[in-house]
Amino acid sequence: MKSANTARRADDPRQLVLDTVLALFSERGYFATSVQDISRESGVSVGSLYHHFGDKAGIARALYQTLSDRMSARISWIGAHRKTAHDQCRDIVRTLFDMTESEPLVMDFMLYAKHRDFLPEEKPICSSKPFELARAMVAAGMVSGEIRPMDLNVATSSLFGGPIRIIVSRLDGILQAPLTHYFDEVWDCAWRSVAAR
Amino acid sequence: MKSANTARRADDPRQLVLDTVLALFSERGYFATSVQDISRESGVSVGSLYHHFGDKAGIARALYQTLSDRMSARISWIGAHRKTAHDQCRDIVRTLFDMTESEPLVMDFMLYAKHRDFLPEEKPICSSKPFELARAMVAAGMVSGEIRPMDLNVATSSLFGGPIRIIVSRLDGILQAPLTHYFDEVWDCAWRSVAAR
DNA sequence: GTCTATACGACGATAGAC
DNA sequence: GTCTATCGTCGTATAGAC
Repeated sequence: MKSANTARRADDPRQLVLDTVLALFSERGYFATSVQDISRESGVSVGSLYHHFGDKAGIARALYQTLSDRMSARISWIGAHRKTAHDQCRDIVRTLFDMTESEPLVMDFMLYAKHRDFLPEEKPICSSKPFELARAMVAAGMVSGEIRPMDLNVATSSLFGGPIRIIVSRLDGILQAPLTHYFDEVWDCAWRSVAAR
Repeated sequence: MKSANTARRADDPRQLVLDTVLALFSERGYFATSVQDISRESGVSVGSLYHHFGDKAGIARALYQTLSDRMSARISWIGAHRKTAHDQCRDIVRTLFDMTESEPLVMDFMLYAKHRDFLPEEKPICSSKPFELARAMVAAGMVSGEIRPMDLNVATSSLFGGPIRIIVSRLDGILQAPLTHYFDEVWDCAWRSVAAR
């Protein structure tokens, strides 16, 4: 299964390029990465790049789309397999923490893609599909009485704002320990901020 | 007083440039703004720009430094004039909310400057001077018993993470009402997340 | 300190053979 | 679909007069 997947990635030039640019954009930034750089690092020629993605921004768009879909799928799965808003939101935070440790480049790109001057037309992360899914769970929790009645944006921001800041701190190299080490404390704080009692 | 200040800004080419680039960087982004653009909009010649700031990145650095110092001064003032950690942190959040409404460009630049591919060597916002000052107040609150004992990074992130997410939502145009409308609810959630009881 | 004019390089994008 | 070679543009930065 895994080898099939790996082979598929190596054969598919599109996926090969996306894997490459994720690394390049994360370490140098979008504007410091030239199309020639992408061509050289991925082994795909400039002509093919333009054939597949249209223009340079198209590469960034495709990357964002792919990662956004993956994250949405994970959150949807949690929504379907956990009953209470408490459990759903806790598992979302846990998943975000896990992703930060196993794929820091992905988290970094997702958190900051919209604010990095490229992808001008993309909606900010907080109105993106993954965040919308999470917001819906918070709304349900308010209806069920798990979460105190309040503005939905305030509740969602309060619940996930702390965890997100911790993730950013970890990505910035401020926290030395893996995020699992902080999970219980972080989630306890987050849930207290909105819990009904 | 105000006219003197205004005159001073208009006469001082440095300040004139910084006011101009704040607007340009915010609306088009750093890389989409050329040095020629800055020259034209500010009325300062290209030669003078390089004379004063060394290179293009130097302009962004100077802007960040100025705004960071202003914010640090405000937070220091709060630290000196409020006794409890609760009051200090609440007033910090209130000040951040006020700044977001009165100077949205400044808040936008401060929150995202480090992650916008320019200023590569600058430390991330969470290790910057203003954030350090806030962290120290949280630490004091933990010693005094106002805040539950826990990891300092977790406490600071939990306390300010929610408010910061709300600020970002407002800057992104998701929230229609001014932030003062949300302040009480936001602060209530934030404080509950770390309060001793 | 301020200005204009210009050098120089790099970039995104395309053309066109295979 | 893939590739190489090349074009035209625009950017930063500097030179040098005032």
